[in-house]
Amino acid sequence: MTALDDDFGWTLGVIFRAYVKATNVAVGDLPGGHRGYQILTAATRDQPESQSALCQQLGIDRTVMTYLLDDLERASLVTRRPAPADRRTRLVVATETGRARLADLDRRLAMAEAHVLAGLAPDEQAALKSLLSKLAVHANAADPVDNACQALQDIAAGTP
Amino acid sequence: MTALDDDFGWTLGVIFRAYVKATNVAVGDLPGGHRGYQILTAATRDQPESQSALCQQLGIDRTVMTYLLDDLERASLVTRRPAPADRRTRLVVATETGRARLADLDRRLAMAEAHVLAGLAPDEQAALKSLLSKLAVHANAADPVDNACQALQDIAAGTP
DNA sequence: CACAGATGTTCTGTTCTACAGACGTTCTGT
DNA sequence: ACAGAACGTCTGTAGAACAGAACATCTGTG
Repeated sequence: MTALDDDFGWTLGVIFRAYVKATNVAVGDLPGGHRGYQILTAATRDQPESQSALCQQLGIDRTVMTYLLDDLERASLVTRRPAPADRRTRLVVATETGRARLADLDRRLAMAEAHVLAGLAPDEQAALKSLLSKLAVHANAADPVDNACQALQDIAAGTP
Repeated sequence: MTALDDDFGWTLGVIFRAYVKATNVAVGDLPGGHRGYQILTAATRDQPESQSALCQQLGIDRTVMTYLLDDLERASLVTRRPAPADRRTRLVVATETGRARLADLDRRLAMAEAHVLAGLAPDEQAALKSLLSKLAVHANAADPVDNACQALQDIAAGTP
């Protein structure tokens, strides 16, 4: 249809915006919007060992994480506890209220996700999610390396 | 690995951030970063009939588009011309400089894209791009409807 | 143990972007 | 001719990213 239909960045942006919009509707008044949901998920099921680990996992700046957690804590959904092993770090754990809220949010988010993916057949949806997951795990693992990586300089130069 | 590895929103966010980061490195000092590239692409190959059409296509707010185009125009990459048929609207056309710059940017962006997709095999990359394109075209077409759509209310209610 | 350096979190300030609203210009339908 | 709508711009507000400083705490070395 347009010149951008096959552009990887354009397609990614369109889908990401659609997802964020649908998700922010789905979570309602949850502090932090769609990121609040991800924080709650990680706090409930991943037992993050520190706030900074959470930041790296979710791609959120540490100064932003501070006030996102402030809001979630004010809503009694998570608590910050000093880690026994290292009192500099804070363990982020979901409260009972938070876990109950997450169960409800999971249902809503599944609907939002289905809405975004509605343009694909079920087997295509599964294939897309599988490919995205594989790529994301790889990209997330590679990310810390990227900053010092020669590849980015090649990209910047445009002439490898 | 983590509870979010299979979360559609998390994978999408990780990949989108990786793409934006790689792309913003690749375009260098281009005004508007990765969005400047998309505007330049659309202006060169799509002949957008108005700024607002461009906004809808790229998912950019109209007030943001104003100063993005200001910057691109200041860099002599595009020009705004009043449309002959409707003098309210502005035709956004790429200059000769802009088209030349775009040819160079295409090479750099291809490298950035390859870098982001490096975690997948070639046939998987093709499959992913195909699925994303199909879904994005659908989502983009459905987007204007969404605002008034019953689906979003169902999502918000959480109980269809 | 003492101490220098590193790390985790928070706070401050700046910048960029999104978004809502008002305005002037131009078009459309009656 | 006129009311209403659409397009682009400008203004102001809020959210978020980002860099840097400050504080508490840990680690390694002597």
